[in-house]
Amino acid sequence: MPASPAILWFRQDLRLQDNPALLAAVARGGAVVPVYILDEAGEGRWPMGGASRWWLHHALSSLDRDLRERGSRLVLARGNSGEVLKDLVRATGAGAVYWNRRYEPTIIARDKAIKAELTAAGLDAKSFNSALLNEPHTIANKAGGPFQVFTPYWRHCLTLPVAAPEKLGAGAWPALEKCPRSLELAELGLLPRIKWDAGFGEVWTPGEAGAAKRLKLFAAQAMDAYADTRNLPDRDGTSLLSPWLHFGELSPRQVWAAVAARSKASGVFPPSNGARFFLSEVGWREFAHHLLYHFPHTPEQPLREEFARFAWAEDRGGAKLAAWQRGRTGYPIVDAGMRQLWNTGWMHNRVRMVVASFLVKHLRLSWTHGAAWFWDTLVDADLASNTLGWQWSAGCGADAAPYFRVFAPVLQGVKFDTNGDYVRRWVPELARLPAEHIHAPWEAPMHVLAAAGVRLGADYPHPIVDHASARASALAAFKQLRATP
DNA sequence: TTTTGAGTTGTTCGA
DNA sequence: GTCGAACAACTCAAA
Repeated sequence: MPASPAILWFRQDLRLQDNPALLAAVARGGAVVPVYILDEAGEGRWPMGGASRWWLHHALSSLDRDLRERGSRLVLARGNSGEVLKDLVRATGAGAVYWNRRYEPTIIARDKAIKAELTAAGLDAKSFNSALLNEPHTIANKAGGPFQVFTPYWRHCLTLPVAAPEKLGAGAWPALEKCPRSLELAELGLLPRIKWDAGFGEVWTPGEAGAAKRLKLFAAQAMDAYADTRNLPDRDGTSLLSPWLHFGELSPRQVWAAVAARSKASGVFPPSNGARFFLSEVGWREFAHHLLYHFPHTPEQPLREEFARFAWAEDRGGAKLAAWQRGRTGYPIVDAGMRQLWNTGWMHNRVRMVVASFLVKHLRLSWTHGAAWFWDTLVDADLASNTLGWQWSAGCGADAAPYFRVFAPVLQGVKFDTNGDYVRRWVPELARLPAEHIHAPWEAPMHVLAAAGVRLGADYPHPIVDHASARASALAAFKQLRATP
């Protein structure tokens, strides 16, 4: 008698290669029923943002194509995950439900309940690790607690083995006699009604093949110079792999293997200083999941409790926040970043730090506003990384930036976008300004502005805050937080 | 237990 | 123009 069908519940693991749950489902020897469930209510306070939904749409489309090449196809459903799975078990006669784990607190609780219910109903319900080199519950410091400082965390992780990616064999798996009903992809309603996504398709190729291609290109062309070029926003110097990693179209083990493959010739690992820095960024992704798992309140609450009573500034009518969101702060590097984000669903890492520091320190608006905006606009929005990044910037998180670290937007522009090409690309109204004035147009002589066709206050805003005074009041406010017991 | 060393990404000031 | 110090203690990790 052939094995009963297995349901493979796809979530943030939208790939066929190196997918432990899928391999386990295939290994049972029966039909595999791959399903994706859009469960908006199940995401709790963090339903997917608009940019992520765009990515997901195309990732599902790609996954379905890949499955069809194997004579299968992706079943799409919408609604409560547990209910959909139970329906699907009834419709297919499945004996097993397998999936890969996620680490958001709401999802952990939901999945635990689903596993218990399926198990009680006599099903083989199993979950696997596909998203991390090391899952949070497997890592502890010598005192048995979670790490809260990155360097010792990562040093510890570097002593642990990293398994090689697992290959899925070429063959098709047995077909189901009766195919379960599936929604059409369009019925999930993931694409925006208002066409703000025009620029996305030019930049991104969601899907497993796009991920593999990008990884290969990065490893070959940019990784060894990463230590330096990763900070230059007008260059293709970062990996750009974050959205694929978030949706699991790529696994960190595959990334690790690609780096290791470049060590073959020399025998030295990591193969270059750039590669070492790059791997530590993978480490930050791991650390973010570690922290989210052990401190599940941090998407909403500061890790350092004293920050709960920090005096964030008033923003009547939300004018400052809106100027920041729309890239109308009057600081070119900040505005370039915010517009790159809006147009492409992504922002260069260096510029993320600059705009985050600007929101939190210059405007003194709560990091939660920034986290919410990034959540909605980033294609790589990830609850763990987003939370860590914003709390780090605000100084209220683990291993956080010291309060006196206030990024100077002009200086950052001059240092990392020296010739101004990044600003020219995303703030076209300043494109004709010479490099020496492009990061501080308000300091440019009248004739230079006129020659570049820039009327400050009309074509491009005056700075909404003065750097020196904003810096001074930020330092005072953050210092006061430490002074009061 | 106590001690020690160390800690992603910066800016400004003054010598 | 360049360089080092100050910013401010504090917490964490490990010996």
